[in-house]
Amino acid sequence: MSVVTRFPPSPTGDLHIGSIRTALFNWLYARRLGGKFILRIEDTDRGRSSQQSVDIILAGMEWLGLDYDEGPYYQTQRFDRYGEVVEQLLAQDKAYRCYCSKERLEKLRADQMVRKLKPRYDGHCRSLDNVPTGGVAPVVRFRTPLDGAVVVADKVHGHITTSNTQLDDLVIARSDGSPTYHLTVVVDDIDMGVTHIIRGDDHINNTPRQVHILEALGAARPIYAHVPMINGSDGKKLSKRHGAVSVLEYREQGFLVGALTNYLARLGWAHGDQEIFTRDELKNAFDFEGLNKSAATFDLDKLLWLNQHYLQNVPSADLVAMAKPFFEASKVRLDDGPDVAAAVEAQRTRAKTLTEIVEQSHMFYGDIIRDKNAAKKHLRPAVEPVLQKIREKFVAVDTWSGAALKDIVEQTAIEFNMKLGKVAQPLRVAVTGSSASPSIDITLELLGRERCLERLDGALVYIAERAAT
RNA sequence: GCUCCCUUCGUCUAGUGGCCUAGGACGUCGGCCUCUCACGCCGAAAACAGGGGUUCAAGUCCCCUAGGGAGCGCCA
Repeated sequence: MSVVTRFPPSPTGDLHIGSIRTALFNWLYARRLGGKFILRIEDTDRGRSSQQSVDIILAGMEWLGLDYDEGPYYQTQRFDRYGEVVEQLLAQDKAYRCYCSKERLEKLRADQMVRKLKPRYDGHCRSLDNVPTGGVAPVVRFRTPLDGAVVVADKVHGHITTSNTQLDDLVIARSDGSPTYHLTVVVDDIDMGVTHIIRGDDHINNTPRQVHILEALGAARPIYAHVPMINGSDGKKLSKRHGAVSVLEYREQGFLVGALTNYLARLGWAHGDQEIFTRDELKNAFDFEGLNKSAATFDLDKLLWLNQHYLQNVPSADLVAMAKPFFEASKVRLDDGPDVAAAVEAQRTRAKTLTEIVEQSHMFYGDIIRDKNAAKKHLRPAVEPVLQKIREKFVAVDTWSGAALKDIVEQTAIEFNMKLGKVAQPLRVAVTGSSASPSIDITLELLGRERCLERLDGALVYIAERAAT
């Protein structure tokens, strides 16, 4: 039997980092076994669904490289099919029309709550002989067995038993005829031949209901694997107040696909002590055995660490290609400065995201903002002759190369009988405005002679003004 | 309230009855390297929720308690 998995998001907002992780698991599983991965848009809730959300889903899948073999299917395009199934169930008496008013249902629920009972539909319309008058448009309810129990074999939780007395007759078609979630998933999974359902464990409680529908339709059961949820740092459901929750935000913030997927895969799943996985390794290693049962807390620090790791290890050309759009989106003038590739190379070990690479490279392209504390500490009158001397040498040097510049800085330190750091650091602050930058020779080289001289002059003015007050 | 699920360092996790004086990773702290910031390297602190069993032996099996989460919609 070949494997078929699926990712069924509802287009009602952002593409949540938690749902994309289950998508990843489904994709990984299908890919490892040479199966099929299906994308299905669950848009039956027309009021909340939007094309914009669909676009976000599609863009997110593409960015993450989660390609699908079928789909996207849209449930709104399958209403005829659902209607057919509802009729079939009705004809077989496995479902029935319910004419209960919303008021009656609400009262029922309220009563059950005060009696400390689990709120359930009471089966009022289960065996109606004739259509009640009053003109209430009926819904269709599924006839759930009154007794017995369902046992669901789950790949991560083992056997989960649910007594049918805990379940009630759920609505499978609304009064306007549209199908509800439980019906559509089951029908779709059957029709699309889904063999493995990997989803969040918030669906554990839904599974027995779906199994009943599945069996009423005479279909074979798929294999279930309910994966733990991802929580925010306070242990609560991951939401916006914990930071970025939408996949595309991570892209905008300069995270690499490899890092994000690597991180997500390791939340709720492990393969021994391995932390770093290439996509192929992930594909080959992913299995249900490694899945965890308990919810995981999203840890941005670890994601950042992984991202930095990837930043350091991807081939230069790839990194540059990934960084370019970020440079272009920033306001700097790329034509007035070093080649982007050189800037990226200079920054890659000291940045955690692509956006940081760009921010730290601003000094190569635009004006600098002099860090007050750094200036105060390093641009003292005492270094004025040193910077003056370096300036002269900068003017005179033939080739503006890192090696030559390094030589100048070192020689100057010797001339003034100073430690290298005492010379390099003020120089750094002078030409970059900040006390942190790539090594001084590379920084100078990328800045270029003209810019270095300009900024050196600016720093000398600063020192002069400072001495005057 | 009812039902179901979950519980190893702050966090992600290894662990499938003896190899566990509980391992790895992030983070934190200390050190080395060093022109700064990083990278890298070395080291430290840090956990089996609690209580009962079962067993020669329990983080690992069972039960209870506590805590957390989810579901209980004409949402998905």
